[in-house]
Amino acid sequence: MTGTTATPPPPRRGTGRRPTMTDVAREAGVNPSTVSRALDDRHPFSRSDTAVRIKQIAAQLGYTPNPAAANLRRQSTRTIGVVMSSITGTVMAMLYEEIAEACRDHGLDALLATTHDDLEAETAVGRLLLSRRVDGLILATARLDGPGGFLPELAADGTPFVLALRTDGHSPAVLGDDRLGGYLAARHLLDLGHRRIGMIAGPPYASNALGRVDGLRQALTEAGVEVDERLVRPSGFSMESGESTAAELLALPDGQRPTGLVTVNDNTAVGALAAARRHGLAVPQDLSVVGYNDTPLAARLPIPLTSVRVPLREIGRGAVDMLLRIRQERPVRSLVHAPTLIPRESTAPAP
Amino acid sequence: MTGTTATPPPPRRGTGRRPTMTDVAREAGVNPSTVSRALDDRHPFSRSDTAVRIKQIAAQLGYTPNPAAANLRRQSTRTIGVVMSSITGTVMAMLYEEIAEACRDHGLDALLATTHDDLEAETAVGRLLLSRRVDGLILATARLDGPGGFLPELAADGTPFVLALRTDGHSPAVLGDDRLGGYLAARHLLDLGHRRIGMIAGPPYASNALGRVDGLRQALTEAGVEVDERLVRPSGFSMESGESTAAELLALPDGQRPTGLVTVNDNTAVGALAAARRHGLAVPQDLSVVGYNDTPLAARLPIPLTSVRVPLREIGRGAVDMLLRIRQERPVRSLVHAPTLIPRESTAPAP
DNA sequence: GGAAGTTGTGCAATCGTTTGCGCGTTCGTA
DNA sequence: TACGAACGCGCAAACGATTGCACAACTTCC
Repeated sequence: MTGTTATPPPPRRGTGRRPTMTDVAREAGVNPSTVSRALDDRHPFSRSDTAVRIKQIAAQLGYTPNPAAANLRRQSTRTIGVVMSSITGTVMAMLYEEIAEACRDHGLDALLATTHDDLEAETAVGRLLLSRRVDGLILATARLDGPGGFLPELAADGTPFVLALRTDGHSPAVLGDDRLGGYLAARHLLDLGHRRIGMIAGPPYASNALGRVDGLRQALTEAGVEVDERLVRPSGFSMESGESTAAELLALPDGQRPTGLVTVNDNTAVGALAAARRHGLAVPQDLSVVGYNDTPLAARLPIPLTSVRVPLREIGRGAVDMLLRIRQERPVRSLVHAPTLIPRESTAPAP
Repeated sequence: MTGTTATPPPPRRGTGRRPTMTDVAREAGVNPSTVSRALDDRHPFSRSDTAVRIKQIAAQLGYTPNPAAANLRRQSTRTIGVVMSSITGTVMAMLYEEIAEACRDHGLDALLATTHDDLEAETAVGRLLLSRRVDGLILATARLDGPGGFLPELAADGTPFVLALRTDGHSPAVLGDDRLGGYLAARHLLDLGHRRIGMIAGPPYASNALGRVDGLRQALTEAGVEVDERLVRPSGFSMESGESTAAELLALPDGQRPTGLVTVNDNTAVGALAAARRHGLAVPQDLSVVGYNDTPLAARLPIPLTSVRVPLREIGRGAVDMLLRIRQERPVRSLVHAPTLIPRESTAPAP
């Protein structure tokens, strides 16, 4: 949660009912409606003399508006729902924090729901959020496969929503430039002289994974290196998946084994590091690895990881802004934010 | 967010106003109050024939209760506030997910607020949560220092709350048995023949850090090893802090340098691993390291990390249960859950 | 000096539930 | 058979804010 700062008011302690707007009104000798207007900063009247007097009385009474009453009357909760597969991954956690902070700046609350990568749960938690009457949704769980799913339902009843980090190919979205990121990663390895470059490519339903692969392809092609399809392996997003996928790549016979590895995220990179060690390969001497997301962990690994940094802050804030525009029925266009490559010690010239 | 599953209802798409209870009542030819009772599962009437008919009509209308109206009338939001320093750390993220899931099982929502370790922010976000009229608070940010802070304020106006993971020494809390955890970690190293055992001890205001240190002390003392106070160094919880603190310890002259290191969490353990590498020390040959929390990362590090697993699930659920009991004014006692040590490759017999 | 705004405030309806009270039925039991 | 308990359901009053309408008092401008 976030929402507009309610910092000052707590002299009210102990006993008794919470003061209501009517209490403040009585104390100030005005009508409750006047109090309401005095407390509403969008209202010009809220700058008048009476208004500041009312605010002062409200403060010393420890008055705090009852959101339920306001929501009911106003027919809006000033809350947006956030759907993520899990908050346990650092990237999602960071994105969530950015979203939450952006919300607070706009006087909104953020309500989080997780799907644990379950497609059905996606619809379920989405509806759950809607049943809480959120004013809009930010989804970081979009998939490219199938037209089904929850988004059409959303679109159908006109609920404002925006996708973050991943797109379905249609809906308004705020994304990282994954193609560019993949390009930068591959380019970095090419510049270091690598020619057999493998990729732990992530799942095919995730647009961000696909974009990164595309970028890699483009970089290789541009450099006149033919893409060896056996070296581009689908995977999940987890460390386990990274480890097993990397293990497959590293098990290739000597001349075919990649000397450089681009991974779909830092998690799988960590898995790859473990696989390399298991195979008796030294990083970066025998194998270069570049991660993605530049998680705080990347810089602190025993072998600090070269990684592509994604501007999560911009993406989070962008998503909230876009949602607000949509709610006001202003036109929007999907946004793409450029990542940067952070070179560290996990990459070195090709052996 | 979580809360009771609203899975079934979505035939309502497109145009028009959302149906209200009154709509359902009209359709069913009954009074709205009857609908309310029919839909309330705690009410015995909700099992009657009319009730199931009403539910059916509600479902086919796509009716969904308006929480604002219900909250207003009921004077409770069925929402609990969760205060954490940040959701970016894996431990907090996992704890949050457990709390959220436990909430859902009880038909509650969880509203998250983060303090970023800022003492003032703690009060601010706490009040913010209260201004949202949450029914209670779970705080994972408790400190031992000073009687000030937010908790007395909470206690004073009778808001139900429980601490998780850390205690202030007084309030109802659900904790891990940190003393035992520290004991197990130290004991493990002692069993491997280590005698010069250092600790990256975490901050002095955090009860969990302190408990772990105590446990270490107890294990050493029991084993007849005198505690070398220079080897027990306060630190933060971050990788950076772990790295710099470990660096200090490893810079000690040869005979004084610890051969085993207990860390306050996996983060600082990762930092220590980096420091070891920088010092040219091999883990576990020259230095054994045991982490704490058994983050998913621990098992997947290039050198899999021996770590103390904390039952976060039990702690999360326990905290929610306890909060519920408090809200019902039933007596509660603080709870402590035992951790277990997971040995991996970062620990080996003393050199 | 009067018409046309502007500003400040009150009145009352409204948002959609929940729930105490009460009345008419039905049922079990003496 | 009759009497009290239990049940099913309607009525209407909350819960605490927001907001359209109205109107008085004051400006402003010609």
